[in-house]
Order: sequence, then structure tokens, then C-alpha cells
Amino acid sequence: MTPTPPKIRILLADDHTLVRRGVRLILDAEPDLEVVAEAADGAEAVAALRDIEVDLVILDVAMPRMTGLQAARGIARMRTPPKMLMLSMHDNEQYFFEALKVGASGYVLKSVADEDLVKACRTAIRGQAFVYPGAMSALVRDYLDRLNRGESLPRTVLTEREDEVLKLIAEGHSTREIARELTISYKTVERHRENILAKLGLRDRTQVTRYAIRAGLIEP
Amino acid sequence: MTPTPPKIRILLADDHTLVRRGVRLILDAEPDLEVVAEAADGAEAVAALRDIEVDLVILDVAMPRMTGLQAARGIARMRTPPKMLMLSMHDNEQYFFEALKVGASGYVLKSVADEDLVKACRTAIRGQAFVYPGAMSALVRDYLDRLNRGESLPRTVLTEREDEVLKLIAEGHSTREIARELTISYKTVERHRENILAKLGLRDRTQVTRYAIRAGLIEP
DNA sequence: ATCCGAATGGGTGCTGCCACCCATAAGTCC
DNA sequence: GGACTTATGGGTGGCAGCACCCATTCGGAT
Repeated sequence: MTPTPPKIRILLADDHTLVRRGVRLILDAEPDLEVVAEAADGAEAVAALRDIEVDLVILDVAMPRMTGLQAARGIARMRTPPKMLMLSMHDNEQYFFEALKVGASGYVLKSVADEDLVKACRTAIRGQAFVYPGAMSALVRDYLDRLNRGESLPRTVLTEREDEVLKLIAEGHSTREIARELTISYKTVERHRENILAKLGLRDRTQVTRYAIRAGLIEP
Repeated sequence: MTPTPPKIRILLADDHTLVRRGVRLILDAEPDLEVVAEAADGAEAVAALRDIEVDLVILDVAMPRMTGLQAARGIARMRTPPKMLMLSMHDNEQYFFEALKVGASGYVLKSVADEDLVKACRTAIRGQAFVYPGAMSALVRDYLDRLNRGESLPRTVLTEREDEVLKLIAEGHSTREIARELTISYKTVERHRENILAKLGLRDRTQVTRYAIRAGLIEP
């Protein structure tokens, strides 16, 4: 009897039972992959990592209590963090960038085919970045090219001040209110807002709100 | 050899491959249930119903092109509509009421346990309403009580048209875009928006966005 | 027959948002 | 020392959002 090679140990975090079923079904069918634990939210996933050792964490981007992105930030700060693969419902560039920013090795959609999910796992384990196929925009391609050439880019898009203003905008405050809150001029807030919209490629406050919620910066 | 009883024929509509995997895995394991077709969005589901005959349609509430709720409205208008079971990611009253309003027999969360999903299917086929367990708020309980006493529904605050406008506003579309989308006047959209703000007690589009996300009407 | 709600559309005016233009002080990087 | 970024602030103009006002049509309920 030949000894089987060690399998890639996977922690699966998603709040939807049905999704966990589907993913587990696909991964456990592979000879080199094994789902060794499941978590129903981000906090649970982080807690589980303190008890068991895994090679790869598959995180749903949007989960209650602690979103996948928030969890990923925490996991990335561990001493020997496992690889991370973000699972998302949204074919969305902003999300994708957020995921890479927090240290994920890949980003796959819940609408992916089986083989792509398996491929993403193996790619992530090898330490390479995986892009969900079929939806790779020029923006994403550029980003990955730079990444592969070793260029540093993880510069946070927004400055600290812009982050503050972003949050206040997303919380529904008017420009005037924000100015009062930060004790700066109305015009300065407008300037920050302009920069935020330009940098994130958004059009107005409504989109800022959705962005901030997606990114886990504020609660809905 | 005893003849097997006819299985309940199910159409499964969800845009996420992984969810379809999970649901099919669970249902096909039951002796009396059989997933005979799948669809990746609402339009596909409606189209499929023209070709094949099913007893039950399981619809994801949020799908591209045509949402599950929209599809359900269309299906309900068929000559002999199949039973409908809405599948949602959100433990959310607004969604639940919407589902019942369009004629669904049940509403289950994607986080349900296997048995509950199976139970929901069988309950729907018997023509009874199914409420996802564990998340039945007082509001829902009241509603079902009234329903069982034969009283008419307390009607959701917003009209169908207002719901449409609400979603489009929350998705970041401008008044002009919405007018074009719905092929109505700019002023009419403004009127709907005014009514929405008044009815929900909101002040502007930003708050509408957060409300819609909180209510689970749109994805962040 | 009447009344009401829902959907449609118009007018007017205020205010806020957003896109351009401009500048300066302080800090960092090379 | 210059180049660059960040944070600060001003001006101007256009258009959108929002709050009021108004009306018509249609269908269902009383």
C-alpha cells in the first residue's frame, strides 16, 4: 500500500450552508484536497485557526458578524498565516482589489465552474495569484502584471483623511456636517470628496455608501 | 419490483453554481425529490418552464437579469403555475413579505440545514406556507396568524412601482437614468422618490441605499 | 355613482453635489 | 534643492436632488 501524499488542509468559511455543501462536495472529490473544518462567519473562522492548522482558508467575502475581508485582515497578521482564497458573489473589481489588499491569494466567484475552484485552490497554495476566469478586466490585468513584475503597489488607495471623509459620507452626512465634524472648511471636504470619487472611480455619494458597506468600513 | 412513486419534479434557479451544487446534492438524496432542471437567472427559469413541466420551482431571490421575485410574478401568472419556494441569503422580513406577495409558498435561507430545505419542499408541494425556522419574528408571526384567519395582508408600505424605483435609486442610478429605464417621465420618478422618502422616513438617496441594503433588497 | 389609491406628468425654487479652475503650508523622497 | 504628496482653502457654474404646488387617468372598493 503506497502512502498517500499529504492533502491540502482547507478551512471553509461561509454563512450559507448550501454553499458550504457545494464547495465541500467539489473539493473533497479531489485526491489532493480536503476540507478539514467549516465556519459560519468570520469570527468563527479566526477562532478555528487558533485550534487547528490548515494550509488554505476559503473565505466568503460577505459574512455576518465579521466579514470575510475583516477576517482576512486578522488572519494576515498571524505568525504563519495560511493562504487565503476569497469567495464572492460579485463580479466586481473593487471587491477584488480589496481582497488582494488584505492579502488574499485569489478571488473566485460563487458562479465558477468546479474545475476553476479546484484550480484556484492549487494556485493559491503555490503562492500565486488567481483571478476568476472570464471576468478579468483590463484594470485587473494591469494590476496582476505589475504584481508579477514584482512592483509594489499595495499602496492604500485612499489617504487616512480621505478614509475619514469616506466613512462620514457613507454614513449619510452632508458636506456641511462633515466639515463641522472634522473642524475643517466646507471646501476642503469637497476637495477630499472629489479625490475619493476620482480614486475609486465612483460617481456620487450613493455609490460611496455602497462601496463603504462592501469594504466593511461601515455597517449597513 | 415495486413501481417507484412519481418524484416531485423540481426546477432549480440560482446564479451561483456552488449553491446549485449544494441544493441538488441535498434534494437528489431524497427518494421523493428530483431536480430535473437548473437555471442561472430568472429569465432562464421562466423560459425553461415553457419547455418542461415541474411541480416546484426553487428561486434565488437575487439573480441577475431577472430577480427571483420578478420571475415569481411572471410564473404566478401562468395557467397552471408550479409551487414556488424562494431561496434567500437574507434573514429579512422585507424580503419575506415580498416573497409571499408574489405568490411563493415558502421562504428559506441559504443557511438552512438540509432537513429544513427538504421539509420546505414537501410543505410547499402540499400547498402550505413554510417559514424558515429559527428566524420567525413577531412581525412574521402576526402576518401568518392573520393569513390563517383569512384576513387580507397588511400590505407592504411601498407599492410595486415604488419598489422598482427604490431599487434603482439604491443601485446608484440617477433620476434621469431611472426614467429612461422605466420609460416614464423624469417628473414621475421624482414623485415616486418623494413618496418613498416620505413613507420610509428617509432624507436622501444615500439613506435609501443603506435602507435597501439593510432590507436585503439589493446587494452591496 | 362615488371616492380613493396608484401611476402618470408638469411647474417653481432652494440647496447641495460635483467638476472644473486656482493657491499655500508642511512634510517626504531622491 | 527641487519634485511630489497631503491637507488645507477659495471661486464659479451646471445640474441634480428635494420640497412644495398642481393636474389627469384608471381601476377597485364602498
